[in-house]
Amino acid sequence: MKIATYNVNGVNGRLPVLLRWLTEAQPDIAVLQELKAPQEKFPESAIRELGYDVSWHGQKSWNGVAMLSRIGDIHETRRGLPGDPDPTQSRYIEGAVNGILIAGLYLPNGNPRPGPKFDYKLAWFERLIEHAADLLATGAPVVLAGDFNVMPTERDVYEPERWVDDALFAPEVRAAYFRLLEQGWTDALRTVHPDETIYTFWDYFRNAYGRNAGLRIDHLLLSPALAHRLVDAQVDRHVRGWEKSSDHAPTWIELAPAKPVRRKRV
DNA sequence: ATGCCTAATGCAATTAGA
Repeated sequence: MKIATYNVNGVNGRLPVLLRWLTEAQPDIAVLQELKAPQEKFPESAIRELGYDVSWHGQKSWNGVAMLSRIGDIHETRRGLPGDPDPTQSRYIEGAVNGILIAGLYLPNGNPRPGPKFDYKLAWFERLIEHAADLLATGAPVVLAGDFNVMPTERDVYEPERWVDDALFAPEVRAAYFRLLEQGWTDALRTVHPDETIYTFWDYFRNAYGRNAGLRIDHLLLSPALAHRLVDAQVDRHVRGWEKSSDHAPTWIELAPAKPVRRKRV
């Protein structure tokens, strides 16, 4: 089962790129961020035509998250984090698909730091950590996937020294990320590629993609009930080179099929 | 410290992204 996350940076402006990638990559489940479209302007029919069920939470101009599935209907379990300090921002969608609980999230950018946006980022992160603990406590197979706007380590930044005061790399943000991981989540990309330089984002400035001046900020975290099924994790970095591309690249994992449930012999 | 680029809004220039 292939599960992907992709910050599309405008679902309508990037629709040809999104449809091309879906057709090529064939993810079973995908979460999208930065739709930048109000609820009624989401390209529902174009996505359904590719065989996907879809659920989304739009917002005018900014944010917006969606979930796609071609392996069964999405049973949405929530939109918005419990206790979100600003529930007008569409940043979280969660649903059950084919026996797995998927959370699609778009953590606030938080710049400039310090400031109210940075405070919001930290507050949102704390709400996510609390909710993630509740999800783990259920023992269910869960994937937390999305644009976390955090580079966890120096290996995840092309020039770490330039980013130390930035909201994506600040010590307190990285600490929050590791507090989340320490609950028992597995960072899928880093687990499959422990020593590689892997980026998921290259900004539009200064030919960042051409120079491979990137960041690893899109993550897929697996609950213990899923971690043993991880067989691959990759970034479709070539998509970043397409005409009219997002500044992020699609990032995905492959999970082995669940073992059949053993029944006790009577 | 800011621009470099890009989208949305809405029709010029601002806000936001990271």
